[in-house]
Amino acid sequence: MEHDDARTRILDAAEELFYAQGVQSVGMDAVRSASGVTLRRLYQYFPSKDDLVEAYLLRRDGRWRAALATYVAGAAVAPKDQLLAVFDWLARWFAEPGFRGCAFVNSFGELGATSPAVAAAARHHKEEFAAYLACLAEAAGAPPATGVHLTLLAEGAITAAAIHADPTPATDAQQAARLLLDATAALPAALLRGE
Amino acid sequence: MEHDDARTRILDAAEELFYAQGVQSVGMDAVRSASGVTLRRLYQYFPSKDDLVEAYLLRRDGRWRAALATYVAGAAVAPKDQLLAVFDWLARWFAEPGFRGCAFVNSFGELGATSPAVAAAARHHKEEFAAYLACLAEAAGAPPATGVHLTLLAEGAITAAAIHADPTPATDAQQAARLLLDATAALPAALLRGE
DNA sequence: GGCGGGTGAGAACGGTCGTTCTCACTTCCT
DNA sequence: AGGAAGTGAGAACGACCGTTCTCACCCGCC
Repeated sequence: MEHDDARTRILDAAEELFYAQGVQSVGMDAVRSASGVTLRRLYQYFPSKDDLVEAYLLRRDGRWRAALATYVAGAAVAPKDQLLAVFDWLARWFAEPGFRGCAFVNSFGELGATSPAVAAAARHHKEEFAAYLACLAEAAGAPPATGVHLTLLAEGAITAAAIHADPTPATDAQQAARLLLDATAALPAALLRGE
Repeated sequence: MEHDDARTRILDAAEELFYAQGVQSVGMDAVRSASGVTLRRLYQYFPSKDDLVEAYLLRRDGRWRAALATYVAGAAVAPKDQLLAVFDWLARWFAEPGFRGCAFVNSFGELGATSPAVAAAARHHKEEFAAYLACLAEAAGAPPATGVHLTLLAEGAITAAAIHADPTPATDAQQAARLLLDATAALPAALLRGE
């Protein structure tokens, strides 16, 4: 399968470059030389840069969410602990060398106004992430709003960690998540619906 | 003072274009024609595009934080209510036409890896915002961690509202903030330090 | 053995962008 | 009145980027 091999090498190079430097700062020629593929082949697999960007985002979305789910599933069995494990995973991610925030938020800021495909990819990624947390929250017996709250905390932690180049927002968010989980567990559900 | 007038017109045009379309998507010529100024004058006030971008971010930072502080100061007197009013202000901001998320997060994603000035501006903006919330939290008698938690909620709400083009994250975040404020008010402070 | 179709390497093209230059014109000082 | 200095409008320049084209080369098939 050298067909898929070249495609993978292209996407690997594109992902590394696009994520590290931003999409618009990376030319197709940089992707070509980083992937060791000829320019003709590059355009054979991805007829335009937009196609490459979209494929980059799509693949990263799947990989990112799979890595999170795998970690969480292996870290805890109680749903509440799984919710907290999400923030452990974030902490590890933030500490990785080259961490530069959420690729989808970055791409959205760069191209969201111009490219509907990028905007849709970002929206889809965030929707899936929110749905995952909502699912964990439901399994934990927490009210649906709690899933939303934890999603916002995680989102904020990602942005804060990126801009400050510091992984501590993950533990801050986890602390807040713990408080929210305890608070909503102790509170009557009606209080969350009304106001 | 037509000196400052031209400068203001340039910055107004730059802010509108940069925020709406992203920095790299907007050429100096677009700023020129939108501001009605000649290209020579443009480069007279801002010797390079980097200078213009930096001035855009600096001015927006001041204006944004001043608008927030003004609203909050006028909306409530009790510090706890002021903390909650922050999210009311966010809701209004999110609902404005043309809202496209945080200019600093967007610029950071686009240029943070390339331009130290942009990265520093984003960091400064977020630090000041966090300091403001920390100040309100302290005035409300909440533990310092609560300021951090609310900052993360606000940050997450901004990103979520931008990507989903929907202002409801502001009320979601406000609901979570209310829970956190109530929870930490009822809890012994030692529990927040320990774990 | 020759030949057509695909491949590699890179030059070439059209467009854009940041920045500077030209040049005619005005204005203001002496 | 005359010239120096600055201005407006836009052309020009050099670099880059996305995309396509050229051309020599190689492979499998009649």
